Amino acid sequence: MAAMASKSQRAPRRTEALSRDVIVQAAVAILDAEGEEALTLRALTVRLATGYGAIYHHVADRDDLLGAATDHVIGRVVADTGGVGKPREALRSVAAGLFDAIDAHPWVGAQLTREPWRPALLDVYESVSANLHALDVPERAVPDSAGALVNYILGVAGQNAANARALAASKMDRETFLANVAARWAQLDPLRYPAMHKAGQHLREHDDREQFLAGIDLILAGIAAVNRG
Amino acid sequence: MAAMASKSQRAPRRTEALSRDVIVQAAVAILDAEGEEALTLRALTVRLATGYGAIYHHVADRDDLLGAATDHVIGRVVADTGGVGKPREALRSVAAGLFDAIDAHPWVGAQLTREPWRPALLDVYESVSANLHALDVPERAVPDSAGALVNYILGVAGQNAANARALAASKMDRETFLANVAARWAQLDPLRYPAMHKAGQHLREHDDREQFLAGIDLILAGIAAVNRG
DNA sequence: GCGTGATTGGAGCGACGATCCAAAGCTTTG
DNA sequence: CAAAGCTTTGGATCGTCGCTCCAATCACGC
Repeated sequence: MAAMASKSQRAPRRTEALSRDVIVQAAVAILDAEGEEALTLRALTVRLATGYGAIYHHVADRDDLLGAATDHVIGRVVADTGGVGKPREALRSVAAGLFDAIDAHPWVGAQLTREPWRPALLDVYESVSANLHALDVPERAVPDSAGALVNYILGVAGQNAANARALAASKMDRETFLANVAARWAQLDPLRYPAMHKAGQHLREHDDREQFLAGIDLILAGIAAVNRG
Repeated sequence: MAAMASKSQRAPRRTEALSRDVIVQAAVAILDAEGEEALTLRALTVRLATGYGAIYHHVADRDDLLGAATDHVIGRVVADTGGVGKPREALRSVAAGLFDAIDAHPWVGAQLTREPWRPALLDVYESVSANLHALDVPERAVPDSAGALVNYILGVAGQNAANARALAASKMDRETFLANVAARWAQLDPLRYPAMHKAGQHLREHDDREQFLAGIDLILAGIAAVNRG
């Protein structure tokens, strides 16, 4: 025991190499498991069994890491769904793919609305524009139309993220949480808030994904209508 | 000088009474002047010449304060613009009013996407629903249609907030900032990003407010088209 | 085997949101 | 007018956060 470690001994160096990718994946894991605010540098050092310095050597700062995690999740979606099938179907599948990705990783929704110039979203915008072009939308109408679609998608993304945060904060399961929201809406004054009051009664039959896609169809119909006459 | 204050003397009590409203107004002033991250408890105590305890006596926590500030700004908009004129004009003026408010107070956009169940937004949803009803949209189609409009508005709100943050962070004036963005887009590979490349060349002729209203019209046209058959 | 540069671990810093409590006013009693 | 009790206030203090900094460690070329 003569060679016993003194109390100020430093932890041994890690065996597997650290890399930006490993860090990003660990960040995604934490974000998926515990939400955005759980992604602290300290949590990362614990999970990766390393120190602050090692992480900051590969990553500029927390925002850089959040951005990289967002690109990591969104990146594949557009590539997988953007160019297949007829333009209209391609548009719907890009939108649906984004919805599903954001539904599975709600923090992505918040991050997309915070930094909408991420490369991932750039690809989305490009894919939407190309498919609108293929739909014979006049060239000068493409930017506004693509903007409307992307902004709508971003709005839904933000809503989803907010709902997921509220659900996590409430510590209820999804069912009782929705029941609570419905009850609160139903209690609103039916005279002052008729639409919300009614929505509270019909929340059971509500499917976020279907409503999202209905909105996409609505906007596509509007694009068609505006350019027809 | 015998009664000179000892060094541990407490500052005199403020003369004008503190209140939730005074605090909210101070918060709005800070947010407008320096952005969301500048609203710290410390900054508030300095501006109001008071301490932490006084503020926390009137306000639950920072989120409560941000929410109250948001309601304070958004509250009037719906009341001022919701019920006047024909339904279609009323819808456009609500949307435009929201856009202008968010444009003047970009942090509101971020806050709306973070907490979309704020009472202020509830009024928006209600006003939109009522005007859609007045436009003879079938009752069962109202929720999806209103959702599309509100989500679109929220998406634009988030974008505006993000742009304002980026503009403030860059410390350029609006003109050169836009020129920089345009230049970066124009440098994108025209083969891989044809739409963004082109957008970079035409950013000069771009008006956010007009594009926003064009999106509203697009969605309204879609609502009309879908319900026509 | 010996430097040299890339990589790593962790102590420490300043700022933050939030809590807590005693001081200071205000209002109600007798 | 005075004492008691409730409301409001100021600021010390706590724990946590993102981030900086530097010494320790390793991989590798010579």
